[in-house]
Amino acid sequence: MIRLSREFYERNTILVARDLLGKILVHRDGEKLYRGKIVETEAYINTKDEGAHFNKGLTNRTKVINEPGGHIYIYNIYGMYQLFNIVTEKEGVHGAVLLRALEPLGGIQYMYENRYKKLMTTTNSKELANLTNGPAKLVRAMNLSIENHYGADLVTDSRIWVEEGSIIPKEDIMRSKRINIEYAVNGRDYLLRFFIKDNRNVTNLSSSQRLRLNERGRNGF
DNA sequence: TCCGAGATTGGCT
DNA sequence: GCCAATCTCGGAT
Repeated sequence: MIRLSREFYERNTILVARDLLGKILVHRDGEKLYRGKIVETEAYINTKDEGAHFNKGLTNRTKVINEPGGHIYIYNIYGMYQLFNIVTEKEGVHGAVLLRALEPLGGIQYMYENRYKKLMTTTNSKELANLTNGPAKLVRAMNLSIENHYGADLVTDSRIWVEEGSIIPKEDIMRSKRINIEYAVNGRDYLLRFFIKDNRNVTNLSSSQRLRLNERGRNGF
């Protein structure tokens, strides 16, 4: 296994978001080892991107964005969920990549228990298909949290890192607008969501969300 | 099976 | 008051 280096994360945020596709997020949680292939990401880029939390400068909550690429930015949303981001760019340059979906590779039994609070049965295909196909779902499945992982460094931390994975052919890398940021007038049409074509673990979008992706110009489909 | 509406929930965009 | 989300349930297909 090859852990991704500082140099990987310290690049342009959009390139990091694209290149994270196919890489493996690993969380060693005591005896439990979780592994998931990254299949969907979104880039959040700079002061002109109103979709980015840090577009008006940093707060106590977002201060880790100032750190060198490779640190973990994880935050609350809707009161009840947490979303996992990786800081990008060199120290002092603000950028982050949101992980939106994973393909479960290891520790699947534990992922199931974390998601559904019961022992895994292999008979419920719907539950198995929904383990990590959403940004808050993957945080729950891999037992990640603000409390334990905010500010951790994927380059040096003994519990969590990202490994080299499969190379995704260029023609299988899809690009679209980001999801659910209609409020961001300046930024909502940026094509900063990346995902692996035909991967079953990519987020299920509602028809209204799909419609939104098709508004105001091309969308990568 | 699929789709849409409604409820959920609390920190700080 | 708003939100980078999810689950459930009822009605349509």
